[in-house]
Amino acid sequence: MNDDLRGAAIRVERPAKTLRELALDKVREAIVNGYFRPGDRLVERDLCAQLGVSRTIVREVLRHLESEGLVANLPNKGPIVALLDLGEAKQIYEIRGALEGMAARLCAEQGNPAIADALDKSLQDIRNSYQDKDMPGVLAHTSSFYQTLFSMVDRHVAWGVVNLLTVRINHLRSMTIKTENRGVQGPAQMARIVDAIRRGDGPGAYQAAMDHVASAGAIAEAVLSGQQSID
Amino acid sequence: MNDDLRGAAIRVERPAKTLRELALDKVREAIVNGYFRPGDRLVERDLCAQLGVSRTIVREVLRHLESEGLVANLPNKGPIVALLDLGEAKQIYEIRGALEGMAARLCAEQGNPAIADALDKSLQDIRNSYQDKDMPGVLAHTSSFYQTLFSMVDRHVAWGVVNLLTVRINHLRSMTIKTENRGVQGPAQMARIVDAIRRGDGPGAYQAAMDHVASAGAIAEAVLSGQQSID
DNA sequence: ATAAGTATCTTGGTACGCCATAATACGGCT
DNA sequence: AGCCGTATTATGGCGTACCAAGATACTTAT
Repeated sequence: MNDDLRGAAIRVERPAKTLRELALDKVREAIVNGYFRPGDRLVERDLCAQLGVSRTIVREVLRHLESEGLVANLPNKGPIVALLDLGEAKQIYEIRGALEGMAARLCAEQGNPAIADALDKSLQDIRNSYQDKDMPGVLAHTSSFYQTLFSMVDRHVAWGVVNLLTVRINHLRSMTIKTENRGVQGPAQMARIVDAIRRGDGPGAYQAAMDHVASAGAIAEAVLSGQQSID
Repeated sequence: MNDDLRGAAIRVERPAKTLRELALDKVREAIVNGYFRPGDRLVERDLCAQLGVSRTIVREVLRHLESEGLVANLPNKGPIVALLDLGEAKQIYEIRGALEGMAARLCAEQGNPAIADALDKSLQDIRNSYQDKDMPGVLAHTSSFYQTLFSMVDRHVAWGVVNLLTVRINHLRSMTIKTENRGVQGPAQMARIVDAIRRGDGPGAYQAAMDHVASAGAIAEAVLSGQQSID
């Protein structure tokens, strides 16, 4: 295994990114950070022009995003940015609660102090970003917090699921974290998770993770139902 | 709303299936039931010939399956049927346990007798299929059992996740159900789920669902690690 | 003013061609 | 005989052009 790591360290980091992957990331990012709004039509040829790639690529990208749930395809009308309804958002928060709770419990049961330390580090990054009012930073570090949670117990499949679901509610996330008090309450709740993990308290970690997602979900629900009249 | 339903009832059920969707289903099915084996190369131009569609379609299909995790893309070599390693399979069973447990708990808390009745119906179908040694039927009705579990509490997102993960372990499923005793033990465990739901026992339903998946996972693990030397 | 017909937009789908790269086969050189 | 460099092949990545059909917007004729 040491050999493996050494081999991996030496391996040349070639870009290897195919044009399609580049385009995929671009479009996904454009949707996630609101350049394309929910309901917007995604006209293939327009995207070709904007991305500077051929229709072949654009079509593959749209299919991919469709299967991720970020794009919906209206029959005979074409792809649009998927609309997020309240019920679906609540379900996504619920699933995240179940999986993040599971990961937190496993972390606690692992009994490895390095886990809590790594999480604390991410948590501090989050606090700093809040202080700097760097909202993209908050999101990125929150993501990294949870990635740590999953990867420390080798649950990359669950992490993949959470990640997949999370992009679909990304614009909600960016609204919840701007909520009054969230800059204090959020990190505090995450600290509870870390504490429980450090104590080796599995059920406590599970509950703390569930609570954190639940409160984020509640804020999102308020935001979304308040906004519904606007859309 | 009554008007809506009436309108929907009248609506002509057109096939509407696009060629791409047809091809997608065909290839997915071919992978799932073993026509293409894990590790097999999926040569685009060959698939074109076999499916009778253009390369554009084939590529879109491959991308879609790639994002489903059924197909892996080796850089500079092309797509192959994804290999399933033991760790990943265990993670998938674990996630299913968490989500199916959640759904079972929600069903129990719903307190609607119709739920248990519908589940019993699926369960009886499973028993019959076992008796007829109709293994594809067992799989189909098991799937329908769980679909009921999720749809009765309107958790179609979670159902989608479970479904997505399940196709990746489909060949494992078809091996576990053939295991000695599984024809008795499996339905018995599922009956425990239904009973707990009928009693309105949320935690009991959760635990019963977890147990069922866990035992399926254990069998799969045995099968997979025994088989590893063969592959 | 309205209904019918028409043009346009856009996707679904096909065919073909080009290039880059990896693997393999081949042929010449020592 | 064995090795090395080159030609060929297989295949994916990507682009372009084209057609059919459904949806929509627009005109026009009555």
